[in-house]
Amino acid sequence: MNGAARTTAREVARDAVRAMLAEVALDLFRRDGFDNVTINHLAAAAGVSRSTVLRYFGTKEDVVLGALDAHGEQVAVALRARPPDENDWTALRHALDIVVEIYRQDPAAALATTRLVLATPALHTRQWEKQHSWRPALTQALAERGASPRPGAVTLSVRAAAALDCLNIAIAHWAKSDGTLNLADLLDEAFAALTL
Amino acid sequence: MNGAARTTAREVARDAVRAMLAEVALDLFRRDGFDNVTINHLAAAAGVSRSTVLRYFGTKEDVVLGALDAHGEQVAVALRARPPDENDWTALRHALDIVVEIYRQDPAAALATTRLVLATPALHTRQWEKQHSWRPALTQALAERGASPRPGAVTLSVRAAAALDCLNIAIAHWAKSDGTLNLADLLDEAFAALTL
DNA sequence: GCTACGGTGACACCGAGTATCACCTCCCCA
DNA sequence: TGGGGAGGTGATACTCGGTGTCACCGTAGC
Repeated sequence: MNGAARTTAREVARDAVRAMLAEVALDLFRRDGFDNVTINHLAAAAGVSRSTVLRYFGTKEDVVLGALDAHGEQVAVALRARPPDENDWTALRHALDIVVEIYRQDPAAALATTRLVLATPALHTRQWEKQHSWRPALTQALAERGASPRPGAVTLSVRAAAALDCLNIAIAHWAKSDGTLNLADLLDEAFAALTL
Repeated sequence: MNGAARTTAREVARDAVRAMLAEVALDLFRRDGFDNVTINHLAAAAGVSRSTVLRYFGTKEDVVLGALDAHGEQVAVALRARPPDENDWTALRHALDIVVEIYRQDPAAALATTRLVLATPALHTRQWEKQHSWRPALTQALAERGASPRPGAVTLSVRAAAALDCLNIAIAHWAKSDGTLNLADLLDEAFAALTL
């Protein structure tokens, strides 16, 4: 069998190289600015070829934002796990605690990366693209929960989208405070903004 | 004198060329797909040089989305013009009628462009970037209105962001219905999704 | 030991976007 | 009316991100 969960030596090596590349890249990006570091620089600094960098990360942005892809599915799973009697907005708020927890585990790294993303239009944009791709999954998860007469697609999409905006705005303010404010509190404040 | 409002012959010519380029481009994009039309193709089809195309529109995306820049400021102005006793959410909804009206004036063109944008990741992304740049102005407009104890920046930012999401989702569903549904109604439905 | 396969590097290539230069046209002023 | 300046255009060269291809090399498996 040894299906998808099997970790071969090759896969271990791949992950190690990938992590090394990302680390070298983050150092360079933070020091010189994302736009001033070419893929050639990065490859030279990491001791690999340009081809290899592009093979590990499809785009330059994904060197920074590669980890983001997994979060969307995690949030959708968390959303499905919320009690059915919870209203959509409360359920979304709690589902996003997954992300808050990720930030809480390594605030320094999260802060550095967040600053880099917010300071770099290309990264900011790519981050939105990734989060935008979460929306259908969140909308679907909302559609499958709670009382029988569910709202229409427009309503559920808006709620999912607004929740993601709350997350981003809370994170942006958290970064602006140099991580001194509490991210969960900021997220609560953001969510409260739409309970009119 | 003859300040910013003066329209010289040169400016008229510039606008005419710009409009011609955009028209030729839209035809090509819709026929062959945005990604399959290079700037060289476009320039040849319009009978100008590549340099000229790039000079009129800084990027290929802006050939399609050039008109979008003006909308943001219009919405912000409309928002400031709403009665002070209106709550933020209602005021935002009415401010967006400016955009609804633009769509209502030429539904066929709006529908074609919207379809193109939704079908082209690069355009969709660039559209978000432009709309995202409206947010500070909208947040500022919100901060200047209504009762004295105004909410914090997080709250106002979230409201502005959510309103833009409502607009986009309403427009997307309107396009999906081939323009048969009423955009204003869809926008109402979207806004209602967040009155919990 | 031989072979087949995955990872790598080294190209060549394309297209977007930037910068620069020469030319040309039109307008203004002498 | 002739000259000069300014703005628009085309041509060219360049950088860089991203794709595709090919040959090489190590390792795993027979």
